Amino acid sequence: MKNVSDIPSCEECIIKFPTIFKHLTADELAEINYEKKCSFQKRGNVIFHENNRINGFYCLNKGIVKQYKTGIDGKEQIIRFAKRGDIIGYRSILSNELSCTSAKVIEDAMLCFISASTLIALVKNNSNFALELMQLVCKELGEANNYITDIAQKSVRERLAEVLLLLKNNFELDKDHVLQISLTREELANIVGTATESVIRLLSEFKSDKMIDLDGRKIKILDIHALTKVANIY
Amino acid sequence: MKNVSDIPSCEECIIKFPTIFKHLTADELAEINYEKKCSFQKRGNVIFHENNRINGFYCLNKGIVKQYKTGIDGKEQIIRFAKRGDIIGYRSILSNELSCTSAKVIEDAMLCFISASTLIALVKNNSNFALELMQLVCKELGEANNYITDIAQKSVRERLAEVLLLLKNNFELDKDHVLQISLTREELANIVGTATESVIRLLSEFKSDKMIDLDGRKIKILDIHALTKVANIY
DNA sequence: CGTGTGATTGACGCCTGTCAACGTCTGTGG
DNA sequence: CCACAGACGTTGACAGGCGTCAATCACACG
Repeated sequence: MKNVSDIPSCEECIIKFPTIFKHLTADELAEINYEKKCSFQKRGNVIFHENNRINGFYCLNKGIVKQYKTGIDGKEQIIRFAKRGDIIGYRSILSNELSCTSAKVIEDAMLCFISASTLIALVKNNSNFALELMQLVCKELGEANNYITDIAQKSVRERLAEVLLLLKNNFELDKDHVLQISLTREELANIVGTATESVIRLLSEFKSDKMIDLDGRKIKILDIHALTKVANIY
Repeated sequence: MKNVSDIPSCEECIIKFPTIFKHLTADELAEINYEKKCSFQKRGNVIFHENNRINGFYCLNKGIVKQYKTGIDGKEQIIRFAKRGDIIGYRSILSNELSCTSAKVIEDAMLCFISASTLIALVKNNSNFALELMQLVCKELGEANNYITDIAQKSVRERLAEVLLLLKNNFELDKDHVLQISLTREELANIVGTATESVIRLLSEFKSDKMIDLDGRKIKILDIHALTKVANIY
């Protein structure tokens, strides 16, 4: 019978991954470790829905989660991916708003839930943590600003190339240069902000141009330099 | 001879406008009031350039400032406007990065400069201020996420209508329903993320449809309901 | 009066979204 | 074991939104 050993320990987590919790005192960390509620969730499961109040946030011990907004005609716009060590859902707690995104498991995940009151208490009592968290939000804001500029000014072709490179930096390649995140064509389209068919056509163009190789959802990155050029990154 | 009376007092400012400083202690406020360096800057003046390190941030006592990124071929993408009571340039300080935007005066402004070290000290020492600031950044992030979804999914026509409504909410109308911010057609295009010519054509369409009226840069909002419909806001 | 910046209009064509049809694969139930 | 449904991927046809280019106008300013 599996039990306690399944629940990840915060102490181990902050050693293995860089997390926001690295500046906590031993006591604070122990408190979180005691209070948190962990659960294993399978691909496809929705962790929270947008326009809801969430009374805590999640820390990802394993797996991948996509955060997205639902726009016109229910078309989803993917805003961000979270992987192990990342936290999700904290924005709406801190801004005291409803969540502006939904979160869905893309790759089976172990999620640890920490209550809003704990988060607020940490921010109030540990100024190093507050600064660290502030830094995180500000970085995300900077990235969002970049993305606004890209979507507003670049062509779909440029954006798709750029997204492939961003995914590469975020999720690495395996020894065969295969991107370590599995997305449907539709999900790719929902990051880039285009139609599924456009993604399909452009991906096969990239393939003919020997920049990538395709095998179902596996995307092999062959020529980073060429992709960078297509993406129009200086 | 004008002198001290020209320098705005922080105490007055927080009474007149809602600012981030409202949770400071009397001592902290006095400290800022003493330390700050204020300057009057005319339309067109660039306050800071992107990709630079800024060693402080600005609080706007009067006027309007646009924050923008420079994208492909130097085309600017306007990210945000700041008006009296707003602060600009704090993101890069908190995230310890280079500034990701430039800031330019659009309407003659009185700007107060506060050093980065003061900001960091306040965050460390005053947890209410830290929370307030966190809330501000998180709201901005939420708005950025919304805008990403809009640009990715809506047509230029929808976005222009939406931008007009956003500007209305931000800068109000005078008694004749004229928008209280003066922008060139190009600037409007750089918010929406489109070509100047497209903005011109769509604006005159909106005018024919009796939703707005135009007189040079003055935009009169005639039919908010119709604009909302065009903007596809639910 | 010349110069420059911004606004406007027209012509043109490509990028990209939409629609439709079809192929592929997986899992399920009879 | 096979039929079938459903999700996902692919391809083609087509049209129209919107960007680009160029010419002209309006207005302010030195």
